[in-house]
Amino acid sequence: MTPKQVDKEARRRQIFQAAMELYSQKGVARTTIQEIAEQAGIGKGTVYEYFDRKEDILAYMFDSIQEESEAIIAEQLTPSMNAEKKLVAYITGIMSFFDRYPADITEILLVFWAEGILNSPRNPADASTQSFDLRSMYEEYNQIVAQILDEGKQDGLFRQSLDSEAIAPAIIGALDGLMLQWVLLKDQIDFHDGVNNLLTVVLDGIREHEGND
Amino acid sequence: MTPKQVDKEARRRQIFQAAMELYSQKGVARTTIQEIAEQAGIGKGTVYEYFDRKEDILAYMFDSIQEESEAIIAEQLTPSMNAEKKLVAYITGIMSFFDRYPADITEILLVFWAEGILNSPRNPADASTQSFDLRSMYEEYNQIVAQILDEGKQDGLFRQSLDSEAIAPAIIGALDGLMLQWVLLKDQIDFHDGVNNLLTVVLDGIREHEGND
Amino acid sequence: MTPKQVDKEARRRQIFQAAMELYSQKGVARTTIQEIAEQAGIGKGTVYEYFDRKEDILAYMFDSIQEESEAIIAEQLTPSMNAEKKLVAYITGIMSFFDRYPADITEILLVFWAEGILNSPRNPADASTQSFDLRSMYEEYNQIVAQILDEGKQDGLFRQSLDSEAIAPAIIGALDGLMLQWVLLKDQIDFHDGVNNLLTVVLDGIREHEGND
Amino acid sequence: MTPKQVDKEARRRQIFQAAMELYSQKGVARTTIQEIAEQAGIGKGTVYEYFDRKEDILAYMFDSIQEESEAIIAEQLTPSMNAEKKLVAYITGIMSFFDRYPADITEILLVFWAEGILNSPRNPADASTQSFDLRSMYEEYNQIVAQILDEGKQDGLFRQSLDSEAIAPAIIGALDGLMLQWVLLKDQIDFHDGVNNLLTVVLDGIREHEGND
DNA sequence: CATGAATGAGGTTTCATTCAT
DNA sequence: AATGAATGAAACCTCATTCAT
Repeated sequence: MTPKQVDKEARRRQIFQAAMELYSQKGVARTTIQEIAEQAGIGKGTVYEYFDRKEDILAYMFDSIQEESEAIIAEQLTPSMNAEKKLVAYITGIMSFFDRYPADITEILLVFWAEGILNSPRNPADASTQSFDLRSMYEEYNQIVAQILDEGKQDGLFRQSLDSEAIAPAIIGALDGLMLQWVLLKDQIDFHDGVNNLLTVVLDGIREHEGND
Repeated sequence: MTPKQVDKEARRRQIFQAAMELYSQKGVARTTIQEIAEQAGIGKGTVYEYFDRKEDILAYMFDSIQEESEAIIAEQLTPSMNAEKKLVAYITGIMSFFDRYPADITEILLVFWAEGILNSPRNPADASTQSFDLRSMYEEYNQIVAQILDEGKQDGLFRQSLDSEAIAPAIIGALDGLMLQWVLLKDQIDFHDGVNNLLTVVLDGIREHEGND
Repeated sequence: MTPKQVDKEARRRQIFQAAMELYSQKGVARTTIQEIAEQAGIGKGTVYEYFDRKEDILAYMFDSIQEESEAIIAEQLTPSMNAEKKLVAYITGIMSFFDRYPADITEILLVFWAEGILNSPRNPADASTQSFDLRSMYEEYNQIVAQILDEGKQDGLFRQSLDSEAIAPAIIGALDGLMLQWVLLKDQIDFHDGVNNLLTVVLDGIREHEGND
Repeated sequence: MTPKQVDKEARRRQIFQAAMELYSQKGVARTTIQEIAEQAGIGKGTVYEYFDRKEDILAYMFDSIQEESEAIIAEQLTPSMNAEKKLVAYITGIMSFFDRYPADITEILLVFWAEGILNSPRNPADASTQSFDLRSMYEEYNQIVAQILDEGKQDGLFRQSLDSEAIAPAIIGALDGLMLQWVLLKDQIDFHDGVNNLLTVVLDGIREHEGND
């Protein structure tokens, strides 16, 4: 009565994985559906059974990465931590995402980033029609970090003169920028080292201590 | 050298400007030669008198931005400055580039970045055939900043424990990441503010002072 | 003969009805097998259990309409009628077909016609491979009407000068053309009115009466 | 300065002619752009320089036929004619269109008709988005003929009992239906003969004469 | 029998690039 | 030098049909 039983979601992931492989090698625009199908070992038409349009594969990537990264980061944060621990945990969480994500996450992140930039609604009016949107992602990240910084200020851990709203994007941005360079210059840069050094500098820079202010 | 040559270069800039306008609005892949020609007020065939292939316009953008940014940054640096002043001057130079570059540099920088990422040779072997290459650009930037940091260490201005090679990309990366967020969240973030805050934190974090180490 | 056969035929009708619904709304070319299956509330593969190819559904429509219309028309004609009565009965039979055919016959007739035109063998050589063929249908209709006209001439009811072979297609054609307009301009035209008026004019035009010829 | 000079409208006609040739042979849906290009002796891309979408070629056909037929019919009508002459002139005009239109008009008219039917807005609401619309065409034709009939009634040429609004579509429809049969049964039917016979019958049927009403 | 997942031929459309004028 | 008409490779996407379950 019932036909071939297929795990639709598994199939989607299979196609998605194949697409990511190619996207990270040649970019989205230069990868064809035909190639994705071949990479996945299925027919061209089958791709369209699981993704209505080529663009949807990209959207799936955005959703997928965003979900997973948020989960991993959240996992590291515990409410009982003090602000400094939270900041370290947050940043460590991001690193841990890189370590744990299956294969080639770095190359994929470049695609995520590059396409995210190209596809970001330039004027907020278009934002609603956009399925993936770096803007809102960064807004969220900034908010979390700013909260941690504010918490640290209230607890007397961080300097009172700190402008949380201005520093938060700088910290998030520093991680992004570092990651970019790591991906581009893998042979010259060690990401963990870079992050740890950054963390030391930043913490020393924001920590309340005698002789400051 | 001949007047004709000057003419040719002016024409190239005209086409380039038109292309940038469109690239920053819709991305490179979604902009056609036809549209660039229209925007420049010339015929489609004429574009090909000045750029052999569509890709060359992008290469021109990379060269143009790289040259100009290097010039502006160099302009701010004087050998007689001490390391801290140099670091401030370097970062201020980058900001000053944004302020001075003609129109819409922010949008164009996103394109510069996104396309740079997409087009960066994934394996160093391809690097030679690549006309624009973020890798080498970052290598250069890192080297300059690392040198300044080393200088500061030698002069006793910066902590001896500083890992210049590891911190340099973090500082460059922080600027990039901040810029990205600024472009995406122009309405929420002030770039000058962000950079100044970052600078304060970083300098405080790397500066040699009592009670450290 | 076996109960299964009846079942099969019922299923065919079910699919056919679903197809007609859609064909009359969007045309044959723009209707997919998938949609027909959905409309019929069955699976896509099941459609192929009852019709080997998409085209066969159309063929079924032609057969079905032709059979039914012939039956209804024949029902109205009695050998004992005189020629004028027969002509009226014939035309009334066509109207009665419209009235009695299940739902939306008008829209379906447009499809019947349009596809019949498109699929009619342009050169008689192809006629044999064609499963449905407006040509032969019109030949038959013309013959019937021409016979009635001839009968009327022999009986002195219709003018002797009448060219039956030339007038018959004009009468059949007039009904077709009127029907087309009725379907397109339902809000402006009343089909029964139109047919009755046509009948009056034609009968007056062909009837033998003093002062003619 | 100026490139190759091309008569754009002539080119459009050339492509249009090629398309018509094929459309009349195999129908619109079964004719590909590739085939049209080959038939026209140009490249596939060139077709798109002159028609943005395949559908536009069909729209061009509708406009073209409608314009030309209206011009030819109008040419035959003179205000000074009496109603009967006008009716004859009108119908003769339609015949004359067939005779004068370049090549294969009959086959093309089938396409015109079939596609017109398939594409006619089923509910008047869609009418505005439709570039070709049999509805409005028939409305116009009906109006012209109804006016002639009314004129004839006023002048005492046609019966007072005539329902012009009901008879007009029947007359127009009769011509259409006759034409259809002629195209399908060219070997058995002579169109001119058919029209003339139809005209005789109709005129006899509507003409005011003793013994009527 | 019924089903819908899988398929690929085939169609439309875009667009970088060439080249005659 | 400037132009835009012409081109066809290449991409996306649709959908009739098959077939394993």
